[in-house]
Amino acid sequence: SEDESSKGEADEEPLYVNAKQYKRILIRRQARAKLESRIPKERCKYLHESRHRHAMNRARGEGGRFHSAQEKGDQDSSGPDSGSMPMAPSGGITLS
Amino acid sequence: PTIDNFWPNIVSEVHGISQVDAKHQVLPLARIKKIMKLDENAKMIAGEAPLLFAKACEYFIQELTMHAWVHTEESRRRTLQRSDIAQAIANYDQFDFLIDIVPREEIKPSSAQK
Amino acid sequence: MSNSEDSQQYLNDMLVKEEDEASGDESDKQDGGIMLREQDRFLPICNIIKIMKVPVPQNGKIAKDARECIQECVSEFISFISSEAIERSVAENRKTVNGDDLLVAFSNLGFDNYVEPLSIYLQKYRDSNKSDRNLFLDAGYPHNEDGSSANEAGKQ
DNA sequence: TTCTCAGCCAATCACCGAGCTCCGT
DNA sequence: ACGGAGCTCGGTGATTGGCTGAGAA
Repeated sequence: SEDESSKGEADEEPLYVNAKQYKRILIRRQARAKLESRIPKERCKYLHESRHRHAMNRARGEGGRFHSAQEKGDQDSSGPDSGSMPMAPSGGITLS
Repeated sequence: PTIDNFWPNIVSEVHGISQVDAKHQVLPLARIKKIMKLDENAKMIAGEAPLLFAKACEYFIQELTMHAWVHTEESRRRTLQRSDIAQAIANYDQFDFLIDIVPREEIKPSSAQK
Repeated sequence: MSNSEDSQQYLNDMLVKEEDEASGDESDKQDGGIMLREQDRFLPICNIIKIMKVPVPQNGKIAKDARECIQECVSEFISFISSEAIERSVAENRKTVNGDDLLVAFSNLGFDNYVEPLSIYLQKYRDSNKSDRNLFLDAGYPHNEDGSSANEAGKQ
């Protein structure tokens, strides 16, 4: 049986490709062409408007990281001086 | 963790699986099926087909990424980038079917082309 | 409280049919049918990244371009193999693409490495389904069938 | 050297999977 | 009888951006 590499398309694909894949590559090329009109030309910044807004409204730490939403209302009864530290290990150091 | 040991390791991993847990798949089966259904010739798809693809895609992603990372290290970088994947595709004929997805000219300039 | 600046209106997946991209300034309307979104063409990027990190060293980084590139490659991978498998199922006058069609497709397209592990995986999947069914049926209802009656799954 | 950009967090909600029913083989 | 397409439904993990040093240039 022939074990030669298939040449690329006679006048479009001058590179040699895997002989076992050559035919399928051409078929897939046609199939993708049919779908091309339904595919947006560029990637959008985000997938879901709702998730985008969720991320924007989330509580964020100093370093820009997301942070446990310990407060989401607007009224703060506690004095502004109260440092927001949920759990302060007094002198103890975390295990390991 | 080398390229030579990749498939032998995969084979011994599948032997270790006692029962196929369709639930906790890394890749969503419904999404795989949806991609398969984009083919106009696709009519009905057996439930086992997306499951097989879920496994196959894991292997494929790992192998392609592994080949690409070789070129990341060759360039003495610590960040895998698109050009590394283009190189990997160009150097292994099993990846030839991606030639339109990541064309040859995406290989970073001033790099040798084989 | 409610804002009045809602340029895009989102309906639930039940009603949404038309293009609904909300990329800010994206306004491309291509005819020929319904627009495909990234959720329809690709696997979730988070899952892709998780798998990519496996063969990459712990301190290694992955560029955004590379993630999206792999994401597109995986979808082409599925479509490429599927196309071959579907053609085989059609050639055998079957309407359903099954696991064996895929295994043959992997082999024919030069993905010989995939065949052995996937065959084992497929066999284990079919075995576990059969054993579940048989345990349930054999529990208290003797249902006779032509031919075989008692066979245990032996392996290793 | 300059300066781009990927990792880091976790809460919402779109989507996945597990049930159904219905129909073709 | 078997098994897959198409619903519905409820539970849940993928999605998501600001800051900053790692690291591409």
